[in-house]
Amino acid sequence: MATGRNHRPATTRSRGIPEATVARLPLYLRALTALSERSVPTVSSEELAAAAGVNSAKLRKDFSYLGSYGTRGVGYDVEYLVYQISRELGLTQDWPVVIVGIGNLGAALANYGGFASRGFRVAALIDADPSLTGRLVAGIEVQHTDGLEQIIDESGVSIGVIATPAGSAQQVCDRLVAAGITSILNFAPTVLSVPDGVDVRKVDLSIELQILAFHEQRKAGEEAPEEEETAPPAAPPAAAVSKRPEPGSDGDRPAVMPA
Amino acid sequence: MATGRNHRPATTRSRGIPEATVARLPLYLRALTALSERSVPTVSSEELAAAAGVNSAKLRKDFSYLGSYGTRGVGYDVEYLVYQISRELGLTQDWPVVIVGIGNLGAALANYGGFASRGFRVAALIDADPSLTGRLVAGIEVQHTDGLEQIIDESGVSIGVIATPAGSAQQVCDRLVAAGITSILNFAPTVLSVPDGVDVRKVDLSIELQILAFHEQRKAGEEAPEEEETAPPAAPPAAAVSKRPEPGSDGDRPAVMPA
DNA sequence: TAGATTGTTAATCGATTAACAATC
DNA sequence: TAGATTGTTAATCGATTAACAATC
Repeated sequence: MATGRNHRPATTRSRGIPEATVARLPLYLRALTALSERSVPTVSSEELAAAAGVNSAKLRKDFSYLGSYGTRGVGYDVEYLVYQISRELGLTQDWPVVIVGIGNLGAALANYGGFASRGFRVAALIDADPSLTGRLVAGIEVQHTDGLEQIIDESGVSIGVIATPAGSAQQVCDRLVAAGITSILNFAPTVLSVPDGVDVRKVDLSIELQILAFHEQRKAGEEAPEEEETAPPAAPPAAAVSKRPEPGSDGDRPAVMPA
Repeated sequence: MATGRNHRPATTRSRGIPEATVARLPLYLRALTALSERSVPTVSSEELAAAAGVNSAKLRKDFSYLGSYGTRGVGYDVEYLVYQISRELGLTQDWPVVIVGIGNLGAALANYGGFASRGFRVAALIDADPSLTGRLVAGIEVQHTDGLEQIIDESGVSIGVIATPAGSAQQVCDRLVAAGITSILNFAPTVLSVPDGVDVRKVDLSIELQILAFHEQRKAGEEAPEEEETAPPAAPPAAAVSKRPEPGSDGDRPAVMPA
């Protein structure tokens, strides 16, 4: 079906919200919450877009997927929009979350205030290290991995956070999924494979830094006439040598990584 | 200068690599490093794509922006490609990093192994809390914010990590930028404003969870015929009431957030 | 040579944005 | 009514992907 509803365009209403839009809704919500706390009654797309750091046309387009929640000539009612976005994101209900891997990072996550603030609640902490079992982190008792399935079952969580080392992440993931978890936030630097129907989002510090390094390098090389590498690389491997189609390109194309 | 090189298609070489491609290079690099550790000599786009969790056509297209580093009928030389991607990302050099805000998260980041592993080095830890000054975290002495400018100057860092509370993030950011930092990784849940030429990437746990919640909610409502909210919302604000153009749509459009 | 696999083309899809009619 | 601002259109841009000629 193409449309299906006659009022609000239904296709774009109860489904079909673009991922890019979904990813921005939390940003809008945060800006709106700040306005709400300052008791600002209404806000224009221009103002809100500035606060969220996006283009105002983009914001209006994003909101158009949710419905017509603004008033022409006036703007958006802050409280009303906070509720609508919260509802769209599923934040009007409580989301119990389990954190697996209570190392430095896991503990930091458990203590993170923003966790609890918006409908998320740390329901359980799990770690494979027996010496951690029973210890309190953020006021919650750490439980041993052995009981993972039962813990998930009893606490009714559907969102799992993986903060284990990379080596155990897939195994933990498999167990979480088998136990009924359908959304995973992965902090371990691994690609997780999951069955259809399970959502995985990843947060990867190392990747973010590498992306920054890429741009940083570009900045540094922008003015400098030449951006030659300092350490001269070793000899290229056979396969690499064999494909040098164009002449005069040897100077700046080192071959193999020093280490 | 715009291009400046004459061999490899210069436009796509020293600039013009799409952001989406740049963001995937670290992923490829990680998969390649794993292969390298297993002493695998060559890999096909199909195999590597599977390991990185992407489409093989996409991978080949990505690599085509870097140059012709493969061999038709054979595949890619693992070591050679590791080096080329490392070089492209700027990882053949060392990137000193300063972390500001040594709370739970900052400490976790300082201790994070993946940090050091790929060319990044924690050069300094900074916190505003005087009681932390001089304390060792991950073997590095925490220094007080007062000396921020001098610390940056002396350590020559160009990448800053902000792990402070949201309230101080912009101020810290401003000081980092003024001190010469041009790349920032922001863990504080705020939109940072920076001058042109400064790159900001953000990692936001709360946003990731909200995106998961959105999809989780959709899954839950998929089978159920109606996905009505449990708590009936209070009366809508005036502005909201005024815009209900279409009839028969009241049922599924509650009005105002309870809290 | 025959088989394999890259690098590239071109079609498709999704996201962004300016512009403006609708309308408060 | 006049001014302001939304919601939507349409143009543009960038990213993805299948397909295949080039070529090892």
